Amino acid sequence: MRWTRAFIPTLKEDPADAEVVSHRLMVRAGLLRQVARGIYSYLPLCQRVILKIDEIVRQELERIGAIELMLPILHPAELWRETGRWDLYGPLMMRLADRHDRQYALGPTHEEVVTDLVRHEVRSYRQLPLSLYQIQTKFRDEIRPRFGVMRGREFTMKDAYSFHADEVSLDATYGEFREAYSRIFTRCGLAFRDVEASAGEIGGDVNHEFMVLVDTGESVVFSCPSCGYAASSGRAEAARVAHEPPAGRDAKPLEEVATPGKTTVEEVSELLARDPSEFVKTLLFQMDGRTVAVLVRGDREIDEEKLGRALAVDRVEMAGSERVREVTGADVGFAGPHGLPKDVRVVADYSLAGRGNLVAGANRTGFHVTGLEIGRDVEPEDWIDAVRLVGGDPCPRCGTALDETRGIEVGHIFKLGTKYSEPMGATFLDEDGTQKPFLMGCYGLGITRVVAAAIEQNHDENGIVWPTAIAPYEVEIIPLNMDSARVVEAAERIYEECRAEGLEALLDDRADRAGSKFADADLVGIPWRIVVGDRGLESGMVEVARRSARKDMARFSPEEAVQHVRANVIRERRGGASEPKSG
RNA sequence: CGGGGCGUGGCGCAGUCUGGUAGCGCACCUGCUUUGGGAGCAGGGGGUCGCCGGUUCGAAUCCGGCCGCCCCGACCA
Repeated sequence: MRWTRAFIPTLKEDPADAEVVSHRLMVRAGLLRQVARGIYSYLPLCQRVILKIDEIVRQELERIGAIELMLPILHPAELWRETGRWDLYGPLMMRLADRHDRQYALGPTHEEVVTDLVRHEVRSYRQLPLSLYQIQTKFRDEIRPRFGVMRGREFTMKDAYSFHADEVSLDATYGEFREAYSRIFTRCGLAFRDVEASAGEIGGDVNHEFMVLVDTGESVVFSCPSCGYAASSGRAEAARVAHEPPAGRDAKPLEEVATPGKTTVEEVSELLARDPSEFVKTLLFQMDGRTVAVLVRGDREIDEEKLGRALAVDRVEMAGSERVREVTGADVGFAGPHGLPKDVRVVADYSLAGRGNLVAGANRTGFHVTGLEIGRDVEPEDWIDAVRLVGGDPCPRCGTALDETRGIEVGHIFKLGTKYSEPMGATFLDEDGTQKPFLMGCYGLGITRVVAAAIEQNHDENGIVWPTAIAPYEVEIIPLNMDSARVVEAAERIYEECRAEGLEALLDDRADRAGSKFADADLVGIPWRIVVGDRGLESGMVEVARRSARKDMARFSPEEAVQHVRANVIRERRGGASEPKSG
């Protein structure tokens, strides 16, 4: 391709509305333009990258026997009503009505649609297992789209769904997808990590996220440097310690102290000169119509996702200030665990286990209590793990201090079981002659997110450094002076030869000066570069350089240059370990 | 939705406080010179100052409303 025909609108300056590197570079290098909040046009260079990632995904999924198909984007409401998700999914789903006022959604995910297809077409266990996938645009009306393509409202996703007659088969396929994902991300040049995760809206219990570890990532990952345990923040477990009641200890009596106007742990901590870790934070939640008091150590936070899972409820909400007043008889900020109404369920987080002589709200406006003992003054119905971990917390498996890192979630795989097949009546006839609901798995991979993640991990101060396997072009030919007939002629010949050798070549045939061509070449990040100038041609030479190591420039004759690049590109095309990594 | 910020040629910004002829850099067009890391000179084109309303002799500037975009929190591939 010739640059003058390629539509690569590069920018000299950083766009004002882009914060993270990948977003900035995608806009500057002419890959991306915003149309509206969370909605983008992918320009030709970006489309080439996407197609390469698609191809890697296809190869690896075909390899494990998954079959590509295309499901509709427009989904009738009835299908979503069958699983109850028409209401559950909430405002995250883009909805619209047709001319007959029938309701539709723009598909945010496709469990209902594939399950509908399979229940109509698959009758027997003999047709199982079955893995179907598509690469398609998804729509989610995100609360806050951000970081460019990282969280868009419209984005490209590869989603796969597997159907099984039994657990053994589901487990096997789940494992195959897990391996396929590892191969895909490795080939895309990503350093990633798969971690235990929480299932969110999709459902199912066993699931893993694939995280690309970068500081700008939106997700938080905890990993154990010694035993290999790794989990995302909504899933990561705290070490569980049994609580010992105060009997053997020399416990102090429960006493009220005046703390007028001091409603936060920090304020009371300062007033009483007690460390926040000696406090009980009493948080009131509303779940399934019931009020639950959740007790957590004063210096820690509750993770609502973990809380919901620990108590097996779909939705947890903080209780409103009126409800708090009703339950505690005090203003917000003075809730304590003791003497709450009997209909309030009290649960304690393990962060409080083993703690005594605690400070808590007195359930009386303007007062707190000291000397509180769990087991004496309050008996929690359950001990649960709902705390939000922080780096340095002990590993739940081996006790080593956990590392906290940030990551971009590029893939998420789930064992769904019969969560969708059962309500939708999707059954098959098993070997023993009985109708059974399909066991299902589902496997998501954010294609456009992979593009952003790849840039986050492969760039320098001058621009993108594409891994060859997903680079928009493999080699860029730069004639330094378009007014020099022999430079142009040599560059054209090299360009033609590259193409004849099957290399994806970009010829910068713009009449610009050398400096701006180099700057754009760095920005756009094509892995190999052949520079043609009068100076070198004097002695019949051109220069070959890698984008990732510009200093290692080498001189070759034009023919040798093409062969040198070709040999390297062929080796690098498949991606993976041979790629040097930066960032 | 809560909190913070921004909206002025294609891009990046100044001008707004203190109302008075819309400006700078880059990009773009023409010509000459230049040609190995974002060239120089000369000439030129392009802006309802986000939108609607108000105040005023006069509004980019003051007031009110609306819209859009970015950042921080809950959501997720």
